[in-house]
Amino acid sequence: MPSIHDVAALARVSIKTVSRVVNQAPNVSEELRERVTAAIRQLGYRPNQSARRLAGGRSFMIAFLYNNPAPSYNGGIQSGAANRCRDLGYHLVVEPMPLTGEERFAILDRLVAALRPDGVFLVPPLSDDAQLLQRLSELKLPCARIAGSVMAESFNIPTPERAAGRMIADHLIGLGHRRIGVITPPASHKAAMQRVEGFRDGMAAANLPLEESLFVEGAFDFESGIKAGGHLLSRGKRPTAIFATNDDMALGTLTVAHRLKLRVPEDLSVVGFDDTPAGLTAWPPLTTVSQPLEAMGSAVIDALAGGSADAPHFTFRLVQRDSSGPAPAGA
Amino acid sequence: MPSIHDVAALARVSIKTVSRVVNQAPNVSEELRERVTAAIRQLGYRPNQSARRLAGGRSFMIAFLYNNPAPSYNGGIQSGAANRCRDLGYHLVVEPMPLTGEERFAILDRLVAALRPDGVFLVPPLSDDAQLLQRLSELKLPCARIAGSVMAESFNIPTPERAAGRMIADHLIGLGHRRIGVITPPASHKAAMQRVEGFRDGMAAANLPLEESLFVEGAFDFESGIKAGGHLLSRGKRPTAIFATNDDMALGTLTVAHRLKLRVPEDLSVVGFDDTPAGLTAWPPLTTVSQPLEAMGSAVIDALAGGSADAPHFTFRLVQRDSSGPAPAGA
DNA sequence: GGAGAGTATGACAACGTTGTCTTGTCGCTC
DNA sequence: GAGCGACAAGACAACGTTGTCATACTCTCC
Repeated sequence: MPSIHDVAALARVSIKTVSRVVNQAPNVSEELRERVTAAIRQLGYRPNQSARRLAGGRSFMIAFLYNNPAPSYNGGIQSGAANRCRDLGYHLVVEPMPLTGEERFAILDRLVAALRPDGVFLVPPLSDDAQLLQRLSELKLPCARIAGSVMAESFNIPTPERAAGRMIADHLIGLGHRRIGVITPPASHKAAMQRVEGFRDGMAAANLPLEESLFVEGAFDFESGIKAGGHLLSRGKRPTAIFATNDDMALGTLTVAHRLKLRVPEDLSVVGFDDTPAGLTAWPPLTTVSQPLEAMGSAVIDALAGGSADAPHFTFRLVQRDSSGPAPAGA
Repeated sequence: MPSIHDVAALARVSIKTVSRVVNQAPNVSEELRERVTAAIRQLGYRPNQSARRLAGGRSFMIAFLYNNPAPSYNGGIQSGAANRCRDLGYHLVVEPMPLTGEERFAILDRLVAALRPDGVFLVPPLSDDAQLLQRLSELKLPCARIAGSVMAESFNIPTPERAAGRMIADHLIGLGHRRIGVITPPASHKAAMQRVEGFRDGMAAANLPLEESLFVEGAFDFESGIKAGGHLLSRGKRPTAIFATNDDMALGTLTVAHRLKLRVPEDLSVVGFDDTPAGLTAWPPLTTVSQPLEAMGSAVIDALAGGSADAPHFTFRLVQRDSSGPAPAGA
């Protein structure tokens, strides 16, 4: 592995000049810059990050803190982030985190002490963990997160959850549905709760009544979708459509519908949220909301590394598939 | 952030002694060891990895090279690996990789030059990329992979793919199936191809004929499952069961069955492979094979970091759900 | 009781960068 | 043409560890 000294020797300059060229620092004559660039190319020189970190203070590492439940969601964001890191000369270190417990802090401390990452990236539901955010701010670590709702000093990339909820309401109302069940997120998931708000907006805009008994809380997993869906569908007067605030719960609802021999979408429309692979491969394919995950991951890295302060704007897209259709005539 | 000097000062020893204690090196008296340990605890000292790397030669970083397609598979392995890294004081740096193209090498070179990882971890289908393995060995990087079939110097953790294929054959034969369609992996995916071999073993053991026209190649994705499944089910005499070599293709088959109004499992049994979340939430829930992903990820890290040379043994488990059942009587 | 073989400890120089400071060398102004 | 400011380039000391070597002390054995 060639070092900066080799480059300096080959280009007949000091190591400091090489450093300047590498870091695109000012005050280097055109001539030397070219000589150095040529030497770098010839030797295939790459700066050693460890040395850089040690001397400089920047580590060119960004920590990605996540919690397991939704691999496709995390995976999409992670890929976007990792690719952007590559462009910017950073690297992404992943760290799975429990949602609760003192252990979180120990993990975080160890990570920070060892790596001194330049930034920390939180994905939901971690992005709503007030204690963790608190600790992060104590450690004075730049931190960016997606869809966080908790107030914090850290940079937060907002997502149009509410608008998307509204979009779903409009979609279902447009199909003639009037009585729509909603499976809400667990109360702790603030960002997703906005989806419900948006849905309420849509109902209000269409002057439709909001029956509170049609709102059932779920836990964001398949099982709770079965339970909540079962609850909604066993009512005397059952809804003609159900909006589940994530795909897993929507799939649970679909399963209940199958068990009850309800036809989807003829008897019941089901809409999810997240556009997971499972929604695409379900029967019938699930109508859902798709998020630009890779772009979101990429934007967070920009915020952390590039320091572009203005929050980007994302649009969520309604993906109409076969699980939603016109409301049954009799309803 | 306390440094090794602070600890040394507090414990009234040299920095070298602190270093020895931290690295569990021999030749430290019990008394000093305790004094140092106490000082470390009191100050909350953690060694700085960048400095360690620079001086030592080890980076305490392991690179995780992956390719996107199956987020739940990668996610499971990644979590297992990251958690084990944490135990061992390592960190996992993720790097998404294209499957083909010169770009791969550029990415790899950059990663290696910048980080000098102590090891590289490849998951399938990257673990079958002969060129990449070649480059890795040129760079003299310890490299471990899961389910690789290509010969290479690198350490390979074998998986009981073949036994699992056999398990599926036995399961279906036990249910009375005689004519079983198989959707095979793309030829390049060597490890998964073993599943087909195992399946053949089972058929042979039961003295059942192998109709080659019942073997159709898929591309490991949902679409190709639809295509291959459709092909198998449009035959005059259609199979009573289909074994798809991964879940995505099995779900495609399920979709075709739904479209053709075939009842699953009454008219057709479908079995997948991988135990993805989508298989669990499908209708009917998919019979499939589950792999201990986290344990596999963890084992690879052990091989890379701990240097435990003997390959661990994993067992794949048949997860019987509702998509497979007794063969129809008339068949 | 003196040689030789451990064991415990520390001094000091790497490791490969970047930050700070110094030294030149221009070109401009009055 | 003296004085000043801007720019170009380099010398040198960090940064926080680990490796190597030197030193001092403690056994053991004949």
